[in-house]
Amino acid sequence: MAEGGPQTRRSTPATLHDVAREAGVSLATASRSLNGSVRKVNEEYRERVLAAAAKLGYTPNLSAQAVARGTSTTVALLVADIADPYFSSIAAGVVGAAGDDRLIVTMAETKRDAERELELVRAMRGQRPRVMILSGSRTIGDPNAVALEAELTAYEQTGGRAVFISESDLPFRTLPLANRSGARDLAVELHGLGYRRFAALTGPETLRTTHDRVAGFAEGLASVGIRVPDDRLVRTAFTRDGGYDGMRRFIEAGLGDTQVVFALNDVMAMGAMSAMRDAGLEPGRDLAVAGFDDIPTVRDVTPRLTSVRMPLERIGEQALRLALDDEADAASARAASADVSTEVVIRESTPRVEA
Amino acid sequence: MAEGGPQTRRSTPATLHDVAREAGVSLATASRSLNGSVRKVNEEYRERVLAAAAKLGYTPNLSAQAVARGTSTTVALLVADIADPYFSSIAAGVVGAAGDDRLIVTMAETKRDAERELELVRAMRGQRPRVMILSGSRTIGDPNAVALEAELTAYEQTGGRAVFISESDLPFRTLPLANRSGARDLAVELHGLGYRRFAALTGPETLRTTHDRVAGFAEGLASVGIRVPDDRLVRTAFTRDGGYDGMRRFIEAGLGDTQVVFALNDVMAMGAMSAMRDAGLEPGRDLAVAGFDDIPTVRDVTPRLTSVRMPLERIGEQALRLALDDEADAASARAASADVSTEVVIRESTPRVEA
DNA sequence: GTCGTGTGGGAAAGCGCTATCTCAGCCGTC
DNA sequence: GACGGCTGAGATAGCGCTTTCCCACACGAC
Repeated sequence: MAEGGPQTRRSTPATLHDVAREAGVSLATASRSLNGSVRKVNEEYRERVLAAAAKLGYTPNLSAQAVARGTSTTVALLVADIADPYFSSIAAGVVGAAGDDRLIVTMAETKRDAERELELVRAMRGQRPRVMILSGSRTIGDPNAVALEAELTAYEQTGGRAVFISESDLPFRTLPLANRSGARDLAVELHGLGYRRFAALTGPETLRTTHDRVAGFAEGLASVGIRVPDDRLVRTAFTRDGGYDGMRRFIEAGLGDTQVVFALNDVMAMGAMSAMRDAGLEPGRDLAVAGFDDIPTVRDVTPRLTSVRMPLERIGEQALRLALDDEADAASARAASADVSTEVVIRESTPRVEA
Repeated sequence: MAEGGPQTRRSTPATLHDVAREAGVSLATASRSLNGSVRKVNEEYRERVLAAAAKLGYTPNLSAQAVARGTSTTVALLVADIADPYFSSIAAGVVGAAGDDRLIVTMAETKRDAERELELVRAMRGQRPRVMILSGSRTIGDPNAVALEAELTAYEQTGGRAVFISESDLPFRTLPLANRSGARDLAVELHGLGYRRFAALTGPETLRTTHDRVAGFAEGLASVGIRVPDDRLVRTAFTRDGGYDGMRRFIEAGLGDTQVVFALNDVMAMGAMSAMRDAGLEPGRDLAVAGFDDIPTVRDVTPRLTSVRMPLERIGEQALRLALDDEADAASARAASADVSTEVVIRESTPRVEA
């Protein structure tokens, strides 16, 4: 095991004080030279300071800066599940956009647990982040909502900015996602392909995203005079394994004359397709499948999965923009939202139905 | 657009000072009550402080604590690509383990650019993180390696701890991944299934991971007296699109009598399978395919992909443990490494070859 | 020559904490 | 009953920075 090379003495990082001494200037001048304050500083001094900083390998202590300035450069990001491609794509967008603004992002994982989410929000508040972005797992009728709102309100009153990705009832900025209209569009397109008998693999009914996608899908079908029978709405977990399990149960209970099943997100759809195969059914041929989100891998499964594209990285970026925008109004929210609109992508998993 | 509810006046977060005043005790007592120092504090006082803190919604300012204590509770994590399932799984592991220790993790993305990585390391040093974990894109003969080593050495000399995931030449703690032996095992197993003529889709030759996996694969084949002809080593990018493109080129150039292609990681394998299909070839039947990493989605593609399982979340956890361990020695590194050993998982994409 | 008026460096007062130090108050001891 | 030793609360000196505030100096105007 390498142990950090030759046993050079352990020291403390160079401080601004060291730099100032090295450059033969005052602390104030050093500070001004290195961070570009309003005040001008003599070019010669400035160069001396920069040289000294380079020589000493000085890096400003961000914590100290945050304390002195009273504002941090941190963005706190809360997601349900980091390893889920949906969230990791959003995270990539947030991190990318944050980098452009020289902001640092800290991440935590709620594991889809409202209790835990609340604790994490509280803990993250300690970082005094400039922005907090909450993504995933808004639920309807969440008993923790009151506490969460209180926590976030307190946070905003002390200068922070909370932003939700996707709908929330809470009075904070929200980047609305086109869950409802995307699902509606999907329903209409599927109908256009000749499908008439639908089923859906849905998440917990309290999950906001579930609700919106199911409602949108139902709306779309209603617009063409179709209704999904209740017994073809399979409730399961909002994950790959949930999709697998839901489909397995659905097959066991009897598919009836179902032509296509709408899995509420792509990872569920992928699990569902595996369940079909394990039951001897060929997705796309024996039963069509559609997903939602259009995560990258759906191009590489067989049959390629029909889905509703959400520009996930874009969503992450826009969420941060929305948070940072000092005076975001309805118009800018609408603009941001337009920038993250959805698009139905028909692929082989939902072939045109022969008449 | 919701604007933070009723226009309550914006204030600053409650400070320890406020709590102390509210509780009628000194700053010192408040601090001691809230963070459990060595010193005991009268139970009655302690309760008063806790009550005051709760009443005021106090959260300790982590930056201030870091400054005062001289040590932060931050873990800095550097990955090549957050949205890549390989890295997002590792990240999930790190974040999970960090949470157990009440550490905060900050993330940044190198985008596989050594220059950028160096800059990021420098920038992250400003956070004075307790630990820095670097994952992905170690390259051989990297001209930035010297600068990176200098930067990290300086970092460690000032009390930090740098850890690399996967091999590195640099003199820092490293969680070795079984890239070489995993690939070797895979080669042997494939041979056992009857395969004799191999090709590989590899990454940039300077990429350490590429090197190790290719070398291991070659070793495994050599052990059964087989050699991969140079013209069947297709060099491409280490991404899904790289896999697609490499396979497309390979097919165009003529597969020859190749029986199986080893894609150096799963996302490449998935891209490669799509390229095969687009060229009218059926993976597993016309040409077998194997990947590496065993990311979750390979269970859901068709045919299911043969791969080498790396416990990615585990790897993230172990990397953090290794960093935090005050006196990690060769033995503990070996233990950590053993905990993240690989396993070949044969699936349908590499059916037994009929004699 | 005197007085504004800039200009820009340096001293120093914080920022919100922690940890050292000081010092009452209390117990036990001979 | 005076004193040492302990306990634990409070005052305070930092931590590494930023940002006032002060002031010396130079310049132009009258």
